Formats: sequence, structure tokens, C-alpha cells
Amino acid sequence: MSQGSGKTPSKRPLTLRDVSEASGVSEMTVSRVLRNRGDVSEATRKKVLEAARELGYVPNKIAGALASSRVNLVAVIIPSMSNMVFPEVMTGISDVLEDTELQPVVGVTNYKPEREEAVLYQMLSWRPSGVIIAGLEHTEAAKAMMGAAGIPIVEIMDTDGEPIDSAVGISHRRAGRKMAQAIIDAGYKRIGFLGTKMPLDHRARKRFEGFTETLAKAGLEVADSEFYSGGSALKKGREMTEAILTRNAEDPLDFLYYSNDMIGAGGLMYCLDNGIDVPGEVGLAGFNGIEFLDGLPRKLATMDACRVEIGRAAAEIIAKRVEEGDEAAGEVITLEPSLEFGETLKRKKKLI
Amino acid sequence: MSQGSGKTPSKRPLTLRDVSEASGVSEMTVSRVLRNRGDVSEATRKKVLEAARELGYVPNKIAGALASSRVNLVAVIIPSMSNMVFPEVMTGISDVLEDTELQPVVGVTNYKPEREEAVLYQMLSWRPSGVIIAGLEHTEAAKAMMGAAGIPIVEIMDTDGEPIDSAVGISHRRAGRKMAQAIIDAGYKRIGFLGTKMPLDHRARKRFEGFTETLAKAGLEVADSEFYSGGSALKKGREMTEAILTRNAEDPLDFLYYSNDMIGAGGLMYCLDNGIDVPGEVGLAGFNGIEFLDGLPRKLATMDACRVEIGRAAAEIIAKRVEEGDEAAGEVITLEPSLEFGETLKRKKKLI
DNA sequence: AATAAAATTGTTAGCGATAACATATATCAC
DNA sequence: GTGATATATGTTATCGCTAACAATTTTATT
Repeated sequence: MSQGSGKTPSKRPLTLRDVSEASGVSEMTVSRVLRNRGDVSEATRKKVLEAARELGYVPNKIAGALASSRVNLVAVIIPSMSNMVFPEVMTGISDVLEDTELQPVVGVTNYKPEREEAVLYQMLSWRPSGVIIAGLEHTEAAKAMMGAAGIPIVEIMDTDGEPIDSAVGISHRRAGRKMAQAIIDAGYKRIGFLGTKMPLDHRARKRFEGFTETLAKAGLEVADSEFYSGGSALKKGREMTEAILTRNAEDPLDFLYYSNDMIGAGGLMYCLDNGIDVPGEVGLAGFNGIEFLDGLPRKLATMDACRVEIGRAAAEIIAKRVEEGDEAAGEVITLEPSLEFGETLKRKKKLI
Repeated sequence: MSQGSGKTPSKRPLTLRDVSEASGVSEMTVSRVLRNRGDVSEATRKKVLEAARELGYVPNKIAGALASSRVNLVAVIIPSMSNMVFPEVMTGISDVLEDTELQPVVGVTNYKPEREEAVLYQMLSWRPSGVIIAGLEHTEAAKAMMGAAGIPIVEIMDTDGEPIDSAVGISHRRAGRKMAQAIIDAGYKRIGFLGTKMPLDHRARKRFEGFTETLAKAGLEVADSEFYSGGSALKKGREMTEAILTRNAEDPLDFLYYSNDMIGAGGLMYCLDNGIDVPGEVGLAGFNGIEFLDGLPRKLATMDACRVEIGRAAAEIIAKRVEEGDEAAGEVITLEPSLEFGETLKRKKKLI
């Protein structure tokens, strides 16, 4: 009743031996058939496959991995699953790994370094073939583990720093600078910044640093800022926008730079709801380039973070090194995020 | 240089034996220390821990799992990561499993049954302690595998059907009926439906079935419908809304039921942008209760799908059965989704 | 037909840990 | 101090599979 389709109502879990006995060949041959390795005659292959199917046998990779010391798992360690950016990175990773024997296994750290360390330890204890991990900032212990693991490590999202091994990402400092330059060029002067509380979001922090740095060169600075954590980002975006605009009513802000598109979208909606002229009275820009923006009443200016591409590239590095060995260790790929002006950031006024 | 903090610049991967030698006790004792099992004197415990840390030893769970035939993994198989609903389910699962030894491992099927079967096979080959899988519809082979796996299986999201073992979810038929009733009560008559192409989205299909069924009882039917697949859901929502409203301009629709909140939000924005009175001229409702809605200009009516709660309950079932054995097999938990009227669905006009 | 080369199958010895049992050392009652 | 109970540690035998090599059968070559 409880057993699938097989005839054996046994309790003991099935092993290669069962299939071997059922098909009258050695365990080794069964193993070969099931893995498509080595030469096996068509006749026995069919016999074995039939028996395995009949019994409902599922190979035990635990044993297989131990015996062969090959584990087709790639550890993917990311801070969060719920913010729309990592799912896209995952898409890129999955796309590439689907064509290989490798399989991604995801761990989530919630932006906590100590959690990252624990997750990494857990993951490494399964002896994966490679690690893809977000960010360049890790605890010392985590760095040590990755350094000693003897497998390809790819740090993603960010290339502003020293990778342990390989890295794929964008320069968030540069992204911040680039956006600042576009804002300056468009003639905005009184600029507000809205973002997450950043102690642990290093990439947001770096963007902010690049941003202020370029403003400074133009003799400008961030006039005011607003931070949040948790909650509905869209709503927070609204609320923060209202707060920051109200607070600066006397000497009004003319641009708001958001650390992500979701709060930016909230801000945009607030402005539209309140009859604020965007981008004339106030310009807006976010960060990430999420697909979502396409549906907004007005297209928010943003900078694409190349998420899918980062995932793809990272997975390709792992796949290649698993396949061909570690000659290419230490590769760093810096992608160039593209600025999308959308309809909330004026174009450069004029040259000269 | 490449080795973390250890002194051994070796190439060979570390094993218990290395720690054993470094600390001068048997492998078994090291194993006991590292797992906090059995009595070990404080002195040796410290010695061993020190040696392990020094070497940068990470236990090999592959070997451990094989020897103990205990694998602290829970396979979680879901159709998609990118639609905001499963990340929340994952949150619920993680919350619960964090307090146990169990660890979730996610597989994504992209709504393809054959992909689901393959993912399941992969997962089962790691001999997880349990499976949490979305939906009640699976290939015959998949059902057979789960039936024969001898581990707790929890099918989530949906309870309209026959579970293999346990199930946690809501009745989507009932959710559809409930929404239909609210719409009828509010006095809407010309109702449009907008959703994904549904051949494989069984839950959307069931909601639709329940919906039409209840309409039928009130002598109503879905006046027109519109389907999409892929792309920015928000944008699609806009486009479809425009299309369906335009198409029915002569005999205008007065309600639009969307199969998810994201396209509903798009529709809402379209209506607001075009000066359509919501909910007077046209009422709107979505499905899911995503947090996101809080930030919209007007709160969309929706029905909460209890996502986090489903995740929690499913994880609890697994955890309990891993802990206490399989007496409680076959448990089915049906949660009751709550209708949220928001500001896009008129309340019941009056009784009688 | 005889021998070499290729294709197919089998045998043996681990992979690195843990369960179960065995042994040694410490603690205790009397 | 002696035997007994508890605490700490060590030994041995797997766990289910695969690498590496051995043995056998088939096919090709001359």
C-alpha cells in the first residue's frame, strides 16, 4: 500500500545490491549503468534500468560522493531571498548549472556575518565542488575556511576589494559615482539620500561612498538623508520620501537618490500622488534595474546591477574549474552597470 | 599563503585522523567532541577543539551521514523563486528549522512536472530527512518515489486533493468561492478575470473553478478574461487591464479579479492613471496578500494565502516527525485565508 | 586459427565518519 | 583497601558506493 510500484514490500531501504540481484549482474555494473560510465552492453543496460525502475531504486549519493570524493553541489550563499535581487542571481546560476552535473544549494545569511560563517561551515561540511558567495566582506574565520577549502570560490555582486579567489560583480563605488555624475550633469543641486541602515549592507555603503565622493568633487554634498530597516519597502519609500521632503520644505531638495528600486518606486508614487513634478521639481533614481519598474506609471531612473549576468558568470567560472582544473583561479570579472535614465532623471543639460 | 590559519600547508584534505593525531586522542573521541555526544572530559574537549580550530578542520558530513544514516536535510521543492510567494514560504520554513538540526535545501521546478520529478529524484538521492513540496499534483513516478521514500512528505499550499502523506495549505477552490461571494455581495455583475495561463498552475486553476462555481450559483458568469505568461507582472497587469476594459467598452465590466496581486497592482495603477473610479466604477481584487500592497496608492483587495504560516506548519510537521517518529503521519492542516477588502472592493451593500 | 586489441564484467579495497561494544580510569560506598 | 558503579576513551565493523585493477568475453587482424 505504501510502497510505490515495486513488488517488494520490504522495510529496508534499497541499495545497489538489490538492483544487482534483481538484474543478475554485479553491483559495479549496476553502478556503471546508473551513472552512464564505462562501457556496458546495451542488453545489460536495459536489464539493469528495468530492474532499477521496477524496484523504484534511487541511488544514494551520500555513499557515492564518499566513495568518489566528488560532490556535484555548488554552495550559493546569499544574504536574502526576499528582495528580488538574489532570485535573479539564482536564475543566472541555475541557467548555467542546468547544463552541467552541478546543482546549486542555497544558504541564506540575513546579512549577518556570524550567520554567514555558520552557513558556510554547514555548506563546506558537505564538501561542495565550489562556493558562490555574495560580497567580499566576511569574518576572518569564514575567509580562512574558504581559503583552505581547496575548491573554487567566487565572490559575487561586488568587486571593490580583495577577493579570496575569483570574483564577479560590479564596482558599487563606481556605480555611485556614475549616478552622482549624471545627477550633477542634469543640474540638480540639493540632493537627498534614502536607503537602508547600512552597517552590514556593504554594497549600499560603497555606492553611497562613491556617490558622496563625486558630489564632493563638484562642490556638492548630500543635503539630507533618511534610513529604514524592515517592512514593506514600497511603503517605506513613500514614508521616507514624505518625511525628507517635508523636513526640507524651506530649502527644498531637488533630487532623491534611493539605495534600491523598491523604495524608489515608493517615493515615485508618493511624488505622483502629491502632484510633485518629476523629474522637474524633484528628480529620482534608484538602484538595481528590477523588472518591476516597467509597470510603474513613470519609469524610474536606475542602474542595472547585472544580476542575472553575475549569476551566469559566477556559475560558469565554477563549472569551468570543476571541468578543467584550477588553472584559471583568481579570475575577476567586473561588469559595467548601465545607467537607465528612465523618466525621473533629466538628461544632461548641454555640453560645455 | 593559501592555507587559512593552520600550520599545515598540506594538500590532502583534512580528516578526523588529522585532528586525532594533532590532539593525541582517538578519532572516536574527536568525533564525540565535535558532535557534543557522549561524555568527554573538559580537558580533552578543549584539547580537541583547539586542535580542530588550529587545523581549520571542517567535518565531512558525507561520511558522517553514511555512517549514521542520518541526514539533517529537508528537501524543499517549489515551482519558482521569483514570484514573492515562495520566498515567504521559505521564511516560515527557515524560522522553524533554525531551532532544529535540520536544514532546508531548495529545488526549483519552474512549474514543469518533469522538472519536478527530476529535482525530486536528485533530492531523494541525498536521503533527506523529509520533503516539503508544493502542490498536490505530481507525476506518477514522483508520487511513487515519495511514497516509497520512507520519510515524512508534506505537500504545501493546497489542500484540494489527496495528499501522499501530510499536507498544509488552503483550499484554493474555497478561496475562489469566497472571493466570488464577496464580489456578488458587493453588487458587482459584469466580472472579468485576469490571470496566468493556467494549464500547470493548478492552484490558480482551482481558484478560478471555485470562483466561477459560486458566480454560477448567483446566476453570474465571468464576462471576459485575459491571460498572460512571463514578463513583468506589473506591466502585464496594466496591459491586460487596458485590453479587457477596452474590449468591453460597450457593456463595461464592473469588476476585475486577478489571479495574483502583482498583476492586480498593475491593473490598479492603470485604473488610477486613467481616472477610473475604483471601486465605484470598477472593483478590483487580487490574491496572495503580499506585503508590497501596503505601498500602493490604494490598497488592493486580496486574500491572504497564509504563506509564512504554511511554511512554519510544514516545517513543524517534519521536525516533529523526525524527532518523535511517524505516528502523526498523514496529518492535514487546512488554513483559512482571510479576505482583505482593502480599498478596491466595496463592502456588502446591506443585508436583505 | 592464433594472437592481439577492444569491449564487457567482476573483485577488492577503501572513502571518512559513526554505532556498538570493549576497555581503562576515576569515583564511591563500606 | 576492595569491589562496584560511573565516566572516559579506544576498537572494530560497517554505511553504500566507486576507483583501480583483474578477469573474462568478444571482435578484429593477419
